[in-house]
Amino acid sequence: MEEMRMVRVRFAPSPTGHLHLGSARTALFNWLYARHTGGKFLLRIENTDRVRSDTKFLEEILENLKWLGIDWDDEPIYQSRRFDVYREKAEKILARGKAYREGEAIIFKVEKGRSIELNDIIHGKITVNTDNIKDQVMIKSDGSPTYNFSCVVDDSYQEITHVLRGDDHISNTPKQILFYEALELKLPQFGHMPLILGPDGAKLSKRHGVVSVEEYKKEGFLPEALANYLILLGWFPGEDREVLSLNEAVKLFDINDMSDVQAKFDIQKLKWMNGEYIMKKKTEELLPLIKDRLLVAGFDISSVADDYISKIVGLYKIRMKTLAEFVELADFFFKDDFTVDEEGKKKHLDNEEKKESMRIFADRLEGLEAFSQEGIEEICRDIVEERGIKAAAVIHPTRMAISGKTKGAGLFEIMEVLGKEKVINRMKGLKR
RNA sequence: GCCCCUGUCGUCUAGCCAGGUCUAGGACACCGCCCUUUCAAGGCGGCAGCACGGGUUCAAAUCCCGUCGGGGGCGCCA
Repeated sequence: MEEMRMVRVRFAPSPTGHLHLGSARTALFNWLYARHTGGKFLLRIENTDRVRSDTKFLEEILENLKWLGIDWDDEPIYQSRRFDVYREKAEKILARGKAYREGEAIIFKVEKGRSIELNDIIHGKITVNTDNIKDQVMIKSDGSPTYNFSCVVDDSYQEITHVLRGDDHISNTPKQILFYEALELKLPQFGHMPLILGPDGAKLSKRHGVVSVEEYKKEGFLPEALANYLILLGWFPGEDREVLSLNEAVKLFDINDMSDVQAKFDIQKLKWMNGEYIMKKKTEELLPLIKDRLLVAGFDISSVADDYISKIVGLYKIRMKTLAEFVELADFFFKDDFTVDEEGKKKHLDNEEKKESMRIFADRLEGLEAFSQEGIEEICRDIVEERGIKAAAVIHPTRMAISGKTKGAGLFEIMEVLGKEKVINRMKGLKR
């Protein structure tokens, strides 16, 4: 009895806040299902709450979806424009004697003692007794529809075949089934995916800190990495695969492979994943993103050559986990008053012999015509040999002096990119 | 309180439906070694888990029951 009707799924954000990671994941799975099956992925804007809804949020949500790589079919529908439809449907139920008025509201009468069964795609059979369901408001006193009612009217209107949403809607589903029956509508299939939990095991929410896509974007996460990580929470592509593009995921996606167990959000793994994407990205692709970062961080790069920035990106792309980290790691390339690691300074610079070695190093560098990595290293190695000291005794103090840090890219490559003048000035303690 | 969902390493998961091939596999994190001018990256190795108790069976992570634990929902919010 395989039905041949085309898959139609939807994502129904409420523009009352930022796009939450959990919602983004829900959108991702719906999209994946639609694209895998060749069906349609539709949008519905649930803006019935006139007070809290804001077009600013709507724009951001749509922008975030696109950013993540999600596209949608047809024009989104807006619930705020369909109030007359909800009222009409509610009146119909009222006329059949299955609802009553109280105040200005229209309330659905729930028949007691019934058992409602739903065959969830992800959880299997779920049974609820209507004794546990109160009468349900369909139209509120202010004339707006309730979530459960408008949801049913619109899922039916949009001919949704599969309602894939978060676990937290499981208890809504029997109520909605009652509305489907009252309106004599065809039921879609339901699939409730487990929620994302915070590190403490509670539903991921604002109290866990950063939970909106917008904030992750601002922290310098790549959309590919965020999307990749999110779809791994609750779905397994098979063959121990973890890093995969959305295109590959579309090919491999099978809703039957979805887990019915809640997953905790692990920022560590997300960072690792982000690092993977950053280091595999071409430097040219990273360049504009990094320039944005520098601008946001307050650097004036109007007179800085792209070529210079590109070289630095090349040195640091395997070292940063987020784009934001670039600024911390490479600040000294863009300003002379860079931050200095005090412990490192004490360890590597508060020593006369080391300073002396560094002074000699700086003097000899003055005579170096082509300021290349190789030439610099040769001079360094010569000094080390002449003075019978360890290379580290010159390298660490120099790194501290020119970058203020104890870690980072290879010293000689840093020096070449920074350039002769700055390197020598910093080594001699000038312009600090 | 009532209702519903759920329980494999610290975390994400494979295995469970069709019980033996599981001395339970992979990934993140962590630890160690190698490489090395530091930090990363890379290579190699290590630590660590079937919530518990009963069944069923020759055999259970896999099937059944119970206990305990975790989560969600019970709005004229969405």
